[in-house]
This record gives sequence, C-alpha cells and structure tokens, in this order.
Amino acid sequence: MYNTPNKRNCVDCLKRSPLFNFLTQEQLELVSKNKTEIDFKAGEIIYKQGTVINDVISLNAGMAKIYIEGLNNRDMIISFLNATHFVGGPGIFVDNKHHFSIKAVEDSSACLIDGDVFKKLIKDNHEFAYAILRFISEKSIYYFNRFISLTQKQMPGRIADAILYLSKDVYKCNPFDLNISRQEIGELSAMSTESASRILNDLQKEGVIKVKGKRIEIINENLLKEISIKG
Amino acid sequence: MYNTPNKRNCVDCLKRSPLFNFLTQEQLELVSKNKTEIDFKAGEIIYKQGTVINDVISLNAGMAKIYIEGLNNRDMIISFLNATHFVGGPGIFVDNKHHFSIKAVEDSSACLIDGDVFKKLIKDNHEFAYAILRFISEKSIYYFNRFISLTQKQMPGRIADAILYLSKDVYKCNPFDLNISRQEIGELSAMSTESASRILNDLQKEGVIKVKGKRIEIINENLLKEISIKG
DNA sequence: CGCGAGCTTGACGTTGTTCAACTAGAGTGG
DNA sequence: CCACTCTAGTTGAACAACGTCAAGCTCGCG
Repeated sequence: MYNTPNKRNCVDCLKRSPLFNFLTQEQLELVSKNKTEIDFKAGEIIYKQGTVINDVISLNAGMAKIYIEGLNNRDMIISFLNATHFVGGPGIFVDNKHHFSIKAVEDSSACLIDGDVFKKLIKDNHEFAYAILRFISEKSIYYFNRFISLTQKQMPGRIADAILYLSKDVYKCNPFDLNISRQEIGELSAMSTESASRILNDLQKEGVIKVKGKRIEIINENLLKEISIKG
Repeated sequence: MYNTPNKRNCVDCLKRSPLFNFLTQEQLELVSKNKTEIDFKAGEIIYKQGTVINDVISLNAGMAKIYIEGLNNRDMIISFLNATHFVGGPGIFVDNKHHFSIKAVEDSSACLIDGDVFKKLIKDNHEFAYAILRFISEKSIYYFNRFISLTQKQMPGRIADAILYLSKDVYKCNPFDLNISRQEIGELSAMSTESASRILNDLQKEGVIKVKGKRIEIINENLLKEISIKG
C-alpha cells in the first residue's frame, strides 16, 4: 500500500460512486482536496474491524471483500466491492469505529475521503444526505435477505444464493472465473470449506451448474433459483 | 384496532421517541397535525411485510415485535419494541414497501406519522436527518451482531444472547416475566420451539438461570455471558 | 521433477430438527 | 365443583444436516 499523487479530480472522475452525483461542483472540489488515492495489493487490509474511522472510501478499481471477524477466527463475508462502490461503515454515525474489515481480494485502488468532510457534506447537502439514507437502507434490506438465507435455508439454498449473487452482482457475467477461494465461498454462505466444495459438486451432478476449478457456469438458472427459493 | 382522538400534542408528549427531540416546536406541531394515534390489541398486525408504506410509527405504550416472514411460514424475530421506540422501515427510502412485519405482542398504542411529513422533516432539518442516520446505523451494527450470533454460535450461545437481550433491553429487569411464547424465543434465536425449550432447561440444570413457566431469572450472569461469547 | 497450497472426498461424530406422545394449566360449560 | 377441551410447553427417540478430521488429489510454480 502506497500513496500516489492525487492526479484524478473528483469533479470529472468516471470511477467515483454514483452517490457523488448529488454533490455540487464546489462540493466535489472539496472532496478532491480531502481525498487520498491509495493502491492496495491483493490480500492487503483496507479497514480493520475495531479501529477508529478516519475516512470513507470509494473503490476505483479492483475488488475487495467486506467481512465481519466473528468467533474462533471465523469470518463472515458480508459482500464484495467493485469499482464505483462506496463504503461508509455504520460506525461513522455511531461510535466512530469500524464494525467490519475490508480486504482487497485483488489489486485495487480506492479513494479515501476524510470522514469529517463526508459528515459536513451530509449536513450541507440534504439531497446527498437523502442518498446516503437510501444507500444505507438498501443495505439493511440486503441484510434481511441474508438473514433468511443464512438462518432458514439449508446448504444447497445458501450456495445457490451465493452463486446467483456472484454471477449477477459481483462478476456480472455467466461463466465467471472466481478470484476467491472455496473457503471464502463458505464464509459467504455460513458453512465450512468442505461443505461448500461438496455442495458445488452436488449441484454440478444435478446439472444445475458446471464447475471447473475457479470457473463456474450456471447451466439451469431457473432450477438454481428454485433451489434458492425452496431453501 | 380503532382510532382515538388525537388528544396528545407531540410538542410536550412524554412518550414520543427521543428522535423527535431534534425537531423544532414548529416541526413538532406539523407532526402533531399529521399523526394518528391508534390502539392495537395483542396479536394485531401493525405493519404487514410487502404492503406499501404510508407512515412511520412511534410506540407510546405496550410491546410489539418486528419480524421477517421467511420460508415455509417460519418467522424470524428481529427485535422487540417498547414505548418511545421509533420504527421507519428501510423501505421508506427505497421502494416504499415494508420489508418486515410488526405485530403487537400485548395491547399497545402507537402514533402513525405521515411518511411524506417524515421525509420533509429529513430534508428540512439536517440535525434530524443526522439523528435518523445514526438510528439506522445503530440498527446495522445490531444486525452484524445478530449475524455472528445466529450463524456462528450453537444453540446455548444463541439462547444466552436471547436471554440477555430480553433482560437488558426489552424487560429491563432481572427476574422477568415473559409475555412471549417459547416459539417466539425460538424465532428470536433461529431454532425450533422444542430446541428453545430444551436449552432453557439445560441452562437451568447448569444453574445459570431459573425458569418457571413464563418467569426467567438470571442466576449467574457472568457464566451466561461466557456462554454467549463462547458460542 | 518435486513442493505446497488449495481443493476434494470419505468416514465419523456432533448438532439440531422432526415427529409423536405426553403433561400442565387455563378456560368452559354442565 | 368437576369433567372436558384446548393450547402451550416438555420430553424422548429417530433421523437428517452439518462440521471435523484425515487422507488423497490437483495444479501452478520454482
């Protein structure tokens, strides 16, 4: 992790989060002045759970994972981040601590925006504040779905959810090449690495998906969705 | 469920949510004009998951439960509400639909505040908007804890969490008398009714708690917390 | 060619659910 | 005052789901 000169100006940046569309040009200049663009290598930690929050981030390139460090060194992956994704942890409005960790899954670049500037923008620009409210609320709705998936579905249903999430929201294509491990698929679906591996194989035997190493292809999407719904 | 005259004025109401402390007197008058006070009998539904959001609520008296209607008619209880608790579902900022249901657990009274007025207050009063941001963020942090509890802890740890939650946050006293069923304890801890019953009994045998019908007493709080942490 | 990390597979034990029977207690009506 | 009923709660036994452990495999990489 090293700093690069802030060559990009937020005003005309194409990689910035759509949330910043609600800012005025003047406010974008303010963000520009108070941001730092940082490159992270794969595996590097961007935020560490429990530490003090100094900034919020917008991912420019690469991919990262948000995860909670749970019991007995077991992590739970909340979601993955791509370019233009914004993260302002809930702690920034509560106790100013990170309540999850973020780690680069592949080489990534992110803009770190000063937390006080972020708060000032919320106070000054109610459209932006409203967009942040909507953003956080969308997360909450996502959490509700995760709750049902993780606590009421059996393993095939949870893996189906994970595959659909990865294909639709993360990689955004159908045969997709994973840059994450089986263990991480397990952490995404609240199960052991071995179980994740087994279920993937089972789904392949049933002809729902095709798995070849890191490549996964959805063969029968309707059936996969059915498995997801039935749990 | 029937309407009662809006005798209470929000300006000097002692049962209102502390969130409203951020409003000006003028804004409180506006809320007063656009609220309806409703009594709900135990078991009556206040909000039904999937329906359109027309208002937000502040509970004046009684107790209610927020729960997600999951798979195969299995509910998952998110939290319980007491007097002065506010609820504005995440849907109000997203798709204007309720993403959970709320049901009165005992006879309750609630003020329903027009959703558009609520949104207007957020736009007009950034202190209030900020308080709502903090409020939602606190919920998110609570959800993270629930995720770890429900997906990484075994049944004794989950029941320990439920007992501590009920004692500390809901009933706010130590020997407390439940007005909820064993099934609801199960729905709070993501397990079957039978398992909830069994674990309560087990914890009693170990001398951690005392259970007599609807009454639960925490005998050894440190041990209970330890069971919670160890999972 | 060999090493090692990640992945797979099987066997086994544990955890938790389901089903069914039983019990306790709160109404209800004769 | 006593059956009767109904619901919630408890308990046991069988079963299914899932994790753990250990062994073996694959494949990229030196």
